[in-house]
Amino acid sequence: MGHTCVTATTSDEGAAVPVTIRDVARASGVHISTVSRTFSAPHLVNPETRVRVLACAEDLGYRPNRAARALITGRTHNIGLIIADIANPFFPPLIKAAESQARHRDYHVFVADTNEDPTAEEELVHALAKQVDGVLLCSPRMSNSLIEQLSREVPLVVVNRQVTGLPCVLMDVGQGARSAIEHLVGLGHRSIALLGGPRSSWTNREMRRAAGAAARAGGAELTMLGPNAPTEVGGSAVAEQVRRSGVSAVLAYNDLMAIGLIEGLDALGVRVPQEVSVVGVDDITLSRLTRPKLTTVATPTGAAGRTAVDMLLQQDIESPRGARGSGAGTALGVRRTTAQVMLQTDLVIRDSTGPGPYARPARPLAAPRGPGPHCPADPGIPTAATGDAVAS
Amino acid sequence: MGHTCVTATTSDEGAAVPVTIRDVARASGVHISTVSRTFSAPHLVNPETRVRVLACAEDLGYRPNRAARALITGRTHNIGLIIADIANPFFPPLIKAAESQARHRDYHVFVADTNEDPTAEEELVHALAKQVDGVLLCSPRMSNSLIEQLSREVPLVVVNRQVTGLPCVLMDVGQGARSAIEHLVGLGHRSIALLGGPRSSWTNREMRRAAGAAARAGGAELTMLGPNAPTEVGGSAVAEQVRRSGVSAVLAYNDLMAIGLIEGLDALGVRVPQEVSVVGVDDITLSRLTRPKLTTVATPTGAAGRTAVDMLLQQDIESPRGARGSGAGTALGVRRTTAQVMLQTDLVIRDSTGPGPYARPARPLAAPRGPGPHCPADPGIPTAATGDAVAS
DNA sequence: CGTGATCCTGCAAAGGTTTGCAATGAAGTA
DNA sequence: TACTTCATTGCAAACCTTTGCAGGATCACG
Repeated sequence: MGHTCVTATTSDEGAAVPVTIRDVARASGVHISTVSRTFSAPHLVNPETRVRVLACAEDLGYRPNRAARALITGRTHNIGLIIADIANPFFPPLIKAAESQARHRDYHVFVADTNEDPTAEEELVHALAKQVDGVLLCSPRMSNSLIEQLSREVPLVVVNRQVTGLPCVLMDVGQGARSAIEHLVGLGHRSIALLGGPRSSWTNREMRRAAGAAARAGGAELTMLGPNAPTEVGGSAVAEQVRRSGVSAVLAYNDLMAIGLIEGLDALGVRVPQEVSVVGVDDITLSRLTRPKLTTVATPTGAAGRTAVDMLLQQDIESPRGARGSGAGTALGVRRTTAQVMLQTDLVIRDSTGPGPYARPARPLAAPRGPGPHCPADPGIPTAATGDAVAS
Repeated sequence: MGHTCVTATTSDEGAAVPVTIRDVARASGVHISTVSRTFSAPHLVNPETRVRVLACAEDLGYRPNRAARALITGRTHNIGLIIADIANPFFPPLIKAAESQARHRDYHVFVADTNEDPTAEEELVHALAKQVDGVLLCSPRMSNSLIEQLSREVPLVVVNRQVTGLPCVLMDVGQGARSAIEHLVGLGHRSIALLGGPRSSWTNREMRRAAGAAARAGGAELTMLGPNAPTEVGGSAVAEQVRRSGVSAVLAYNDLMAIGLIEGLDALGVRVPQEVSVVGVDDITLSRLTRPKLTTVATPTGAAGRTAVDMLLQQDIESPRGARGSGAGTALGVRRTTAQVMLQTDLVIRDSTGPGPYARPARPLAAPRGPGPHCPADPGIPTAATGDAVAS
């Protein structure tokens, strides 16, 4: 497979000499419990002793074994983050926000990718269950009932999915879809397609619902296309279908699909936005880099990550699992407050949407920007003057 | 922060009833050791007993506590994957490949992001050390000596960095940079800039070295610009500097910077590739989506992920850490074979490079591209006829 | 001097699992 | 029948840490 082995040596490396609390105790002449307290409850140990112990620990390179600690405290100070597809640029900002928020609270985040596979999702929750204090489930693809069931195994916070009885962080894609449709209708489009995403996606259902209602209200016809893979290839694959359908505008499940679709249409010789307008969802960085720049519904991914971590930790603190009392907890039931947070979305108008067949004719040359509210304008940097000026 | 609290209820949820090996033992009327063996050494237990135990386990919803198991076996069946920046599209393919490879071997992967911060890197290795069997360090930003030191705490495999004595997976960016420079020189460029990445990046040093040599060999002048942040903003930030420097071609540290640079040049009214040619490194998906499509050095990210996991697991199997013998291992030293693998890179020529000031005049319309050996080829869509036709 | 109170420290159990060793019983061999 | 072998299971220690409890020392106060 095109690789060349440059070197291959066998060396005597100092093995990982695992230094435990016992070694430190021996070295500093105190009992192991004192060493333990030096780290987990310093105020309980004599300052002199403390410095001695710390010195020895430093000397020996001792580091508390978090796994062993977790075994008895029931808290690992880790949180799991399960993601449908790391390659989707929608997620990295969420991941980073979650990580930074977690770090502030002295938690570490373990990310895992499921490849949009519900089975992998379930398996990962199980694998993570005992190694983390809670799991953030982002855009899950499994069923609500399975999620509820898993939530009895490990505290869960769900992102981009509404599960009653569980803490959820939602983005108002309904509102977003509505704005998008209204925007398109306002531009004079009356025949619009909705490019659906994965069938099991909550976001997908919400968008269909809201977009349908908005189209009806605006007197436009909405064609549902899908389900499709929420990727560029998923988008470009339906280009032909879009063209045949004769719609003048498309709202895609996400930016990746929108971009793929534009590519596909381009390949078919269909120009965007002159012949077909395209709107995405997410506002990933990429949507500002493609040509035409993508009109899209911006979702607050960073805020979602932060909020989710907060909700998880809050819930966690209230109910420390695996308490010392051991077996006593039989079906005791823990009071758990579950909140659902809805984050706002915003329509960002760029260059992939333009006037449709029913646009009111432009006034000769009054407004610097024709009839259609927006012409490519191509705000390489400044932009600003974009989103307003909608006619009709 | 623009969010609306939709619901907030307090409910009685069945708490996580932790069912242990003991519960299963009680239920099936055998000793816990038999239950343990049922899972970890099935051939040692009577088939009849086995099915009974399994039935009870299934019934109670028992799952082995991996943390506890790890405590005694010394193997967690997890591997850690430390990444400089998840938002860089270079990494997801690597992550996915590593995950899939690990899954085949019954391992799980925990990904962590360091935000290009060496301190975070070190801290993460420590945090992961006892919870994983080994760590993949991707594009590390810390010093070699620190890496060596950390490798005594937990088995390490380093990607995109050469550390003597440690297993490394490298990509031949030297060869890649050479090809890129040769390509540019062949196109008639004599004044080329190298857009450097992070100072502490091995890749960065390799590129400088190889590009410098290739430029000298080709009679071109190479200007070093940087270090810069390996991101789009890092790229667009130096656009002005590039213009002032008067070079006719640029080799960027990675695709993200190349794309940012093109954006920045575009904003300054400098056209690519007509006035300046740009080459990136990585061949991320995005490089096929921007206009012009990016000429770039493709790196085998998937192969790197797979190889790294293989190397780690192989090394791990040879030397199971924390063996039962406890204290006996004092400075015993474990024979550890360390190989270094070099993966090939490939220059992919697209539309962001074109003839330079010293190009041999194109024959009227014979070859689609001037002097350069390669024509767009461009598997993407048509478009093809883009970058050429430049006179002079 | 007696009585608490306060600080510090040690003891030992606990957490869930694995595993070397020994015990049991049955089957096979001489 | 006596002895060996084998399969199956139980026992208990070990992994590393935390933590309730109790003991010892010191000190202040009455």
